[in-house]
Amino acid sequence: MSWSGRLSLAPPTLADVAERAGVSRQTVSNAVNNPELLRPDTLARVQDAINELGYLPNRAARNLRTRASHMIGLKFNPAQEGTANAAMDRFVHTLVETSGESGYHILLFSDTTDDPLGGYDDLLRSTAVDAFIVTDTYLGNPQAAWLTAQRAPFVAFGRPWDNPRASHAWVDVDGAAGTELATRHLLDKGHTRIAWIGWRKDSFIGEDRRSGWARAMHERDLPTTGLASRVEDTVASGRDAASALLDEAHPSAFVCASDTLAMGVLHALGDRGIYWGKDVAVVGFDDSQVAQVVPGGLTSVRQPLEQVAVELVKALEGLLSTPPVMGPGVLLSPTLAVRMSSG
Amino acid sequence: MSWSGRLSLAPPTLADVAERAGVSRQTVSNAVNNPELLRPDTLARVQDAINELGYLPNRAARNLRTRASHMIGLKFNPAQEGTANAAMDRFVHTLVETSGESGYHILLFSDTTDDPLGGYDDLLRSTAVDAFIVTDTYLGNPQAAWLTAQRAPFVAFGRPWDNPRASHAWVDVDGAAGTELATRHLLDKGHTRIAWIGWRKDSFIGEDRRSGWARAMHERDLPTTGLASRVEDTVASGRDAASALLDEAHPSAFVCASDTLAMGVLHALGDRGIYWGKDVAVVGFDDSQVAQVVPGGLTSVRQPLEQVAVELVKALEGLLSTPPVMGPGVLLSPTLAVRMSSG
DNA sequence: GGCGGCTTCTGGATCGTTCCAACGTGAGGA
DNA sequence: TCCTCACGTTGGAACGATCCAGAAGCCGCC
Repeated sequence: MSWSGRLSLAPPTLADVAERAGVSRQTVSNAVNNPELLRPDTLARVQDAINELGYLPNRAARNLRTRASHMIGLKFNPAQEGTANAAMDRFVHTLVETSGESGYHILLFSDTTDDPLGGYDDLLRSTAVDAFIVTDTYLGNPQAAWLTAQRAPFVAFGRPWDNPRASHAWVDVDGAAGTELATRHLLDKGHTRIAWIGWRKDSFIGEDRRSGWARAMHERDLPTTGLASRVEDTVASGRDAASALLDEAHPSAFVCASDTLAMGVLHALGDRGIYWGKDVAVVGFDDSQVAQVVPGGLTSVRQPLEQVAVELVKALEGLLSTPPVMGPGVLLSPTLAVRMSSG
Repeated sequence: MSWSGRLSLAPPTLADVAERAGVSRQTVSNAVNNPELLRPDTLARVQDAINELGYLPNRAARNLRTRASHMIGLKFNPAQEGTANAAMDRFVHTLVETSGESGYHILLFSDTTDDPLGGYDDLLRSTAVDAFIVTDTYLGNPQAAWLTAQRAPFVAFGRPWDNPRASHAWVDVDGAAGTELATRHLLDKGHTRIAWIGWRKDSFIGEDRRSGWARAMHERDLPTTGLASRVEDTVASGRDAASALLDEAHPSAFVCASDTLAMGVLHALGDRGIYWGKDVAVVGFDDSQVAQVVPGGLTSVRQPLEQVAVELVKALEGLLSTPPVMGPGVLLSPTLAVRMSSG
């Protein structure tokens, strides 16, 4: 039943329902928010009225009174053109669904200026959102510290690398475990000369992922010197790095910090007429769409983004409850999507 | 200057600013919303007070009074796994930026149920959003008709294919022009046997894109019979279709309705040891990340998604102004991103 | 029957903003 | 001097929900 068929344009209010049910406004409010306070027969009468009128609480009024917006702010960082990293998609979808089940909606914003704090401040001060989900926790990003100082509730996707004593809630994926998984997979296939192509040294995430590769190699007493390269996250860089490694270190397999770099390796192999998967194995990171549809398929470490979203919402619910409950950081394990590029 | 440094936890209100500036609340409100009503010296005094206190209007209160939320609802449809279609990303980013400049925020939602109207109704009735942007205008989707019946303001990304007399605002990309561009590009390269792989016949968008290919072919008096295939939008379907066409019609080039299908063609060519770009040319549709990073690069029709977002916001602004202004539908032209797969 | 104690329900106040009607002020004309 | 008029400014009411204190109803117990 919908109010849209009625003559009046305005949606029904609490008072309309109260009048129809023959009770006071407060009783209707209780029926909606604290049904257990009502006598069963009263509750039934009120709910009938609600259904007949198609009543739904006005969010603005509720927000004003409760000083909460039931919105969660998310800065939308688009994937860079020419890279394979469109993981945002899968993540955001689950985030929207999960938060919706908890009564929260996702509000997107972006920084128009170069200021990494752009957008956060305005939304917070205008009480447009109750909390934030912060995703870009790269080195030196001041968001976490700033939000903490503002006492703004937020949860981070990503560990506080540069401040181990940071007190905010976070959820992250164990990148080292992912590359270790990838490297072991290649070792089990019989490879011994496994190269690493990752990001520049100032990337905590890159170094973390690299450590997984190194750990798996050292575990089997295999050397890593001369087998690692650290470059920018572009296809061209990956291609150049792979080319240099092929010339100098003759690896039979590559583990990469991203699918973008892995695609660079495929380029380099293609340049030399080497078949990937058969002659040389390649593993990427992110299980992007590119990994899934490239001819043959690219083996790739898959982050449990759906699970990350669920954990983030869970943490936010704790943070926004009264009294606030703060769980410890959550570290999830990735899996490996095996395709032809690794045999 | 921020209020966060102050002792009181609550943000400053209009009344606080009014007191500090020595004027009434309404005058502050006017300073914010209708500055031209104030005498310059009063305006300056009020603005000083606003800056000193770091005042920003409370959105809930404003929304309640003005009966508007300044939010735009967008149903977030995630790309399917295993396809190359992650165009949402580029589109959403510009949408967030553009709408932000007009004072609107993007609210994401998703349908938890199978009901295509899921989510729309609740948001509308609870006055959580002022309008919607509808993106999935596939055949038989009742959203547009339903929203029209509810008198809910909305703008569609996609033409009202199944109802040419639909009265709502829309923005779309001329798919036929895109495939025509692609086909001409191949014709200019000397190809004459150019095949088409598209979607099943019940897809209006698919048939539109197909018509561009057919038009370009007929323009040069080239045959199209036996050169077209209509399948599902998966890599495997594209591969099978390409394989069959290669056997039966011996095309030297393919134009596809999506990058996903084009990747299927690349698979089929790879299976036969045919070099794409050199022996057989391939053009996709969407300029996805896959097209950009696949070895050699896939030539692809690029939709002006940024421009679409801008036009959508422009149309929404008209719709939400008083009185509402409804422009005609807007049809934008795609471009062609040429890469190695077409020579 | 009267009275505390518990549940259930009520009316008024409140959140922070904008709408509305009315008010004070100063310039200009009679 | 008085009146008109326009401009700038003001206080009260309203938006629709929830919080709060208290009233009404109901129970059993003395």
